[in-house]
Formats: sequence, C-alpha cells, structure tokens
Amino acid sequence: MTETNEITQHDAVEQFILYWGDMGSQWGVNRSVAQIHALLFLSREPMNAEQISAALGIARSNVSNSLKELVGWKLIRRVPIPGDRREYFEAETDVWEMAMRIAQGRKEREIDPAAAALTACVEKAETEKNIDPVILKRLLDMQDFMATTNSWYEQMLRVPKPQLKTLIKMGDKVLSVLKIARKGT
Amino acid sequence: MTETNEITQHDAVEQFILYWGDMGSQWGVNRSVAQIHALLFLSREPMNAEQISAALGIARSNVSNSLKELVGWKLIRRVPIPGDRREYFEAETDVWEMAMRIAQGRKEREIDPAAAALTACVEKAETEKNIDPVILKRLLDMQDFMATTNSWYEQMLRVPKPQLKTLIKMGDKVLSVLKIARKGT
DNA sequence: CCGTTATTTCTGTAAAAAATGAAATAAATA
DNA sequence: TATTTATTTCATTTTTTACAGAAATAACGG
Repeated sequence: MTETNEITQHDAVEQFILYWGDMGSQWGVNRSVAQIHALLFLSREPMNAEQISAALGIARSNVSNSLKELVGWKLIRRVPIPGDRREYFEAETDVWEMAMRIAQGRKEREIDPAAAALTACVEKAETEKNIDPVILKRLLDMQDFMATTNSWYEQMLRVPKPQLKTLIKMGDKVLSVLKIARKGT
Repeated sequence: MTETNEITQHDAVEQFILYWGDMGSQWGVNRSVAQIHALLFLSREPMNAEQISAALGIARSNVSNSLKELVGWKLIRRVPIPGDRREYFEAETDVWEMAMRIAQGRKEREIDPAAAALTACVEKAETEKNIDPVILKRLLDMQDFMATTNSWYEQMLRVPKPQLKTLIKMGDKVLSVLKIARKGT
C-alpha cells in the first residue's frame, strides 16, 4: 500500500532532479543526496524513504544514509504522519532559509576547522625563533581575514530575513547612502 | 643546480601545507593543488615546478597539472626569472584578493551552470500544461533567489577593495545607519 | 513475547578521482 | 640541426568515495 506520489510524472521535475544531482557532484555533495533534496524540495507532500527509493531508483539503504545527511544540514526535517509509523520527510522550501542553512553548514564543516588549523600554525610559527617575518605576516593576514569575515557572518546571521533581503537588494547602493565613495560616482 | 628553498625547513610551514592540503579535500580541491597553493602562498620567492615537486614530494607531472589549475583560478601567476628558462610561479598574497578570486571561480564553475540548468527547467515547466502551480512557484522562487544574489555579487565585485573592507568591518551596523531596524535595537 | 514492518549498519563491489612514471612534445642553445 | 633541458600528455596504478544488497537492529501490533 505504498501510495505513489505523482510528482515524478512531471518532465520538468525529473529534469530538475537530474540537473540538481549532477550539480551536487560539482559542489561536493553526492548525487543521491542532491537528488533526494531536489525531490523533496519540489514535493508538496512529505515522503517516506520507500517512496523516495522508488521515485529515484536508488537503494533503500542509500536513501536512509542520505536522509540522515540532509537532516544534518537541516535542509529537510522529519514530519510525523498520524497513523503511519514510517518516517516522513519534508524539505525547507524557503530559498533564503535554505541558503542560510547551507552557508551555516559549510561554515561549520569547512571554515571553522580551517580557522582552527590556522590558529595552530600561527601559534607554532610564533614560538619558532628564526621564523621568517614575511611568512609570519602572511599567516597573520590570513588569520585576520578569517576573523573579520567570520564576525561579519555572525552578524548577518542575526539579521532578520526581511531586512537581509532589503540589504541584498540594495546592493552597492548602500555605499552611496553610507557616503562611502564608489567607482564611477 | 636546483637551488633549495629553505622555506620547507620551518615546522609551521610544513604544518600549514599539511592542514591546507587536507582542508582542500574537504573543500573539493584535491590535495596536491591545495598543498602547492599553500607552499607558494608562504614562499617569499617564486618557485619552479621542480622545486615544488621536491619540496612536497609529489610527482613532477602532478605538479604541472596542479599549477595549470591554480593558474586557471588566478591564485598563482607565472613570473619570468631573467636568465632562467624554467617557469616560475608565485601566489597572490593579498588575502582579500585571494578570496575574491576563489569566489569568482566558484561562481563561474558552480553557480552559473546551476542557474542555467534552472532556467531550462523553468522553461520546460512553463510549457507543461498540467504543471502543479506549487512546483512551478518553487522553481521560480529559486530562480529569483539566484538572480538576486547574482546581481548583488556582480555589484560587490565592482566595489574597490578598501570600501569593501569598510563595509564588511561595519557588519550589521550598516542597518542602523540605513535606518533599517534590527533585532534588539 | 512473537511476528511483522521499518530503519540502520555492515560488507563487498563498482565507479570515480587522484597521482605516478614513462613517453612524447616543445623550447632553447650550441 | 643535434642535443640538452623543460614541460605536457597519456596510460596505468592507487586511493577514495558512492552505492547496493544482505544482515542486524529497532519499533510496533497483536
């Protein structure tokens, strides 16, 4: 009694899933994960693992692991369906929210560890007596850059979405409003 | 007569190269490429392929290909050394410039193709007669998001570095200056 | 508890990516 | 033009990652 979800009937949906899966590879996300995300992003109803497996033709176990990863990124969430003990999942469909979750995930997984590693290097460099000052400066510059952008990011995270959108939509106009000169003004 | 570059003597440098290489993997950049970049980033003198190969213990051919990739990203450039017919390379050492080059590269390789694919899907969806309006809306939302952020990015690229730094350093203070309310204000 | 159904973990295999060493090409000089 | 030296290309091996299918575990309903 596995209800079929007519979503995969649409050509456009199928194409989107294919493209998205492939894009994922370029991005460092594996195809299964990206495809499942694409499917759930477009599905109007939550889906269970069995349905996803059938819709995409990928192994049930693979679906299970991929779902776990997507949950880890907070791009999908479990939704309980009354009277059904299977687990259903739905995707975050607000694209801004989605982007922020991805940014957050990448920061945690990629940026933060890099920053930590860098700190360790700087510490080591500072204890080395005959360290070349040029080298030390470059490490410090990099560290400073990371600290600055990290702090910027933290602040942006705290900005409510509507204001953030306004800001983005203003683009480089903020410069003139702030009386910061920009090229060709 | 391959002059040794004493740079790899420093423990801190070696550690940085190792960390950076490993970070690269997480990032979707292969280890060789990341290590070479790290090495050149810290080296005060330009280096040739032979020296790099020796310093990192990786195959000469691998160095050649990796250098080509780094040049493609504009993270390093060839520098002619008078009286030496070998090719020498040096890295961009301004971290802001470096970040912008990486951003530009990722946009071209990851974002732009995604946007194109998305456009194709939207077009297909719009021609399908019985397309679910919810699905179409989600595709359009995504497309709109991409267009917005893309335009923002283009504008930011045109902002001269010093102003950009100012802007980043201001962080969420721009909101108050622009009279856009923010949480806790 | 026992049988049933859902989910996860584990193990092997297939596919993809990275890296090497050798061969080929190109560039320079003598 | 022949010879040396630098660089690139190519075929092969190694390493890593993705995936499937089976087995194990867990969750529930009778």
